Amino acid sequence: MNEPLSPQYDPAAIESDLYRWWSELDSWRPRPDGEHPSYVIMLPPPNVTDRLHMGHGLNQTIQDALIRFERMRGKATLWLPGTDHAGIATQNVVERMLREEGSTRFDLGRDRFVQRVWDHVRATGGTILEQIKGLGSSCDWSRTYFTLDEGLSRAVREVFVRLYEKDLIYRGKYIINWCPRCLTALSNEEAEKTETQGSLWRLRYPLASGGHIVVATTRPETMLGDTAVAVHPDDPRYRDLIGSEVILPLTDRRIPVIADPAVEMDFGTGAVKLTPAHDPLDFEIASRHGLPAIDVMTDDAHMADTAPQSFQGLDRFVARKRVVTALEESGLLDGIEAHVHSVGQCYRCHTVVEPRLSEQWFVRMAPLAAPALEAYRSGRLRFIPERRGEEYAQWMTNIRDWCISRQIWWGHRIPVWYCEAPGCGVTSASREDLSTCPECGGAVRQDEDVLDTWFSSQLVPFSSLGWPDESEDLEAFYPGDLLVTAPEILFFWVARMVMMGLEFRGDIPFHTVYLHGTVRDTQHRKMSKSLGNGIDPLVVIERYGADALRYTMLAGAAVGTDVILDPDDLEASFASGRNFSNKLWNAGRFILGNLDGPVPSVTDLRDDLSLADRWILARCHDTVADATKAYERFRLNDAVAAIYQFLWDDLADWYIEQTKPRLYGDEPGGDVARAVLASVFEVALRLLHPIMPFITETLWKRLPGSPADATISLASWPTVEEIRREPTALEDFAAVQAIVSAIRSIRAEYGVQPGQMVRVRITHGSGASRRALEGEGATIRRLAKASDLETDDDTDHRGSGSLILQDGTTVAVPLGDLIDIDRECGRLGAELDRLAVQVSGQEAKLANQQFITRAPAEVVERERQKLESWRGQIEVLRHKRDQLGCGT
RNA sequence: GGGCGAAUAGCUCAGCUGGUCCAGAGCGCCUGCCUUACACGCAGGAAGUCGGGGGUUCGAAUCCCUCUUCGCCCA
Repeated sequence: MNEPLSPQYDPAAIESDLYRWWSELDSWRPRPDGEHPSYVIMLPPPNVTDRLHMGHGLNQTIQDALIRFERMRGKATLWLPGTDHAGIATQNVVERMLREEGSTRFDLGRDRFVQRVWDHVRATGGTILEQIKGLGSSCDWSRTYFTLDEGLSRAVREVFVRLYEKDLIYRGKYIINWCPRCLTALSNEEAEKTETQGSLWRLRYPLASGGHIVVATTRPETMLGDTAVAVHPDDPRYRDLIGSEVILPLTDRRIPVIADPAVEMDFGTGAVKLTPAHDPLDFEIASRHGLPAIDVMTDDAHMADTAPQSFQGLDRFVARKRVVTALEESGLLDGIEAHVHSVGQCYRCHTVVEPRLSEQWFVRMAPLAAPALEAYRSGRLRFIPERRGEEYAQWMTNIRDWCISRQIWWGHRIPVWYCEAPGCGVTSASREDLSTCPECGGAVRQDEDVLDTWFSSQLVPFSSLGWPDESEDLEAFYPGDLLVTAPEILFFWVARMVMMGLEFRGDIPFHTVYLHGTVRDTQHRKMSKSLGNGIDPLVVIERYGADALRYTMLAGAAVGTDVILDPDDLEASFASGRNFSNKLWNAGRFILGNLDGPVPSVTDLRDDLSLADRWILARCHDTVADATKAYERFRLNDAVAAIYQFLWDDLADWYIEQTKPRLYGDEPGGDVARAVLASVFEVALRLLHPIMPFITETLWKRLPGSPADATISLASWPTVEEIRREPTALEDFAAVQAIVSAIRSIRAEYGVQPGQMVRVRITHGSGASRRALEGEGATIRRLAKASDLETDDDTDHRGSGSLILQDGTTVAVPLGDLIDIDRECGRLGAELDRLAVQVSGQEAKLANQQFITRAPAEVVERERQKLESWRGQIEVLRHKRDQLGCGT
């Protein structure tokens, strides 16, 4: 484990071995001991046949960072993984395979087809979970579930039967969303509405009594199934026509004109055709009026034999054209206008959904939604970002019943049996398979359909823990704590889990729902397979490392915002993560290389600490505080930024540079430097570990004193109490930095050769800058390449380049002939102008009585000090200009 | 049609409860450096009327109104 580190970090060389080692440690499996509080995250189960994409990358990284954080804080953490059988999607995959073999599921029959899907799932189903491991996810793999497992299937039956017995599940004939390609019903959530450019056709329907009435429709082909024309009862245009009859064109039917308040007077012509079998609103109106419904289409959306013969067998969109043409030829087309409306599409195959009258199973949602809404209103359930809570509440408030039956074969078959005995006809929902009717003992037939996949997914917070048995796991880990997922499945999954948790466990399954953004390309399009704008996380891991991918995800994902990545330029997105990894690696290489002997503890050296030591300790203290707070608030981008700044800007750029003379033996205090370096670096590794687990573990294990089998993932979370913080050290070392930067800036301005030493004079020094010179004069000289550093109160500025710091301290570098007096005068003049503007603005502000009286005293005082400081700077600048002999 | 969000440097984005993070970060760009941890680096720079307009306030990137553009959700 302690071979020399290569100068360049090579993630591929360590990641997979390290993951294997973690797995062997088996430290991600919580052992409930009743002592440590638990912290539970449910992994949104990916589709069993899915492949890893960037959306998973983002989702996984957030969860892993948070679960690792809580684990290090001593919680009994459970991150529970599993996969989802994904009914329609998985069935589609296998049906496509069959089609390539020239076969269909109907050729195979139900049993052989389901067997075929199982074969496919067994062969390829573990892939996504293996890919997730490449990201470093610290799930408890020993508890991995699949929604079709025996136990989870038992939970599905239990829930179905109990809801059925409470009359919360019912069967009925209603308009549902039908996918004519998948040949199944869909829930409202699965029918995605998209704004579509269509047309509004105005059709002339002849009245039996003569004349005609004009109706407007976006779907002319459905007119073949019209059973009425409806108008608003208060509409003066049509009041006289109510009760009269229309002769439906292209058919031989006569249909009534009825009045119903649901008709919108302002839309179209104010008269609508009613097609109860193909439109939800029409169905509602028709039900109120006892009108018949005529389904004019087949399962695959061709015109059925209920349509006039000349249209039978036509695809619905072909039929649309034919109907329009036929009406036009008969002079019954009144007009066409462009019309944008929203059209439902199947979320799996994007086929236009057909609203269709059909007998399906539904869950009665209102009684379940009431407590779920209350959980949010009372504050027990919270959303991040907060505004998502209102979406949840709105959906819960306007909730509609949920169509749960699917006309496919892959999934949980509906546990309902129908008695076929004449005269009995009993319907039984049962936990056990039935072979005879419990009422009459007659033959029974099981319902052919399966349940919506989300019916089982909504149960995983407890079904994955052994429910309906009262298992130990259930006792220890329900309710859980956090759910991290994409906003798209807020209604599909999150809301339903809350309802089920309350109904079957009496408590919400988690108290916090973190809805992160979506991964998009630079045109803000969602990354997707069909658009071909995706980024393969495995390629990113291979090229840049899992830590770099995680860094990019977290640095870019402020709470609730989307992550934009460029699929054509991986370098632009992931280089900074790789660079940071490499920087950390080399800082570690440097520090570890200097820790060969025994390293004393910082607390034993309290009295020997230099200003720089006390400064980096104080910075470390603040970073622990800031990063911890950021993790707690789910502001992972802030945590990333705080740790990045500490490691790169403070530790690598300043502190490590400062310690070199001590470490190389040129100056005394090597042991102190080693102790401080080891201490703050170790703390920083722990802070960073949830974000970049691989590299932090690798470096941490090499620190002196790490036991061979110890893992940073179980190390305790750093606390501020461990680290000394001296506020004056922060201020004083900031002065060191300001002086060094000023000298470097002057050197660059005048093109001083990098190796050339310069003399430096500091005048008008503030308290902090005096202490900086006293405590770290040598550091300043070395980092700024200054041969000597003088302090006096009246330097002759002729022949010097100089800068004035915020606190009025003047840094002058005598450069003799290199100095261009005109140029220097110009610079001073520009600076004076800038200050003059600031001062006059500030004077106005402080002269304003309103400001003095209304603003808080400390704000006023702060502004006064600002003014003083600027006036002081002006004084110094004028003095300099006089010395240089600049013109006014 | 209803609701919500976003617009800040060339690009991707931070900026939380108005006043010390008040204009920031990373990437890109310019100049100079292979200074033995790191060129995936070091040092120094340039770069933004905080989408337009109005208002509230002593004070607005931050709060309100409005317009423009883009995105999302529900009907």
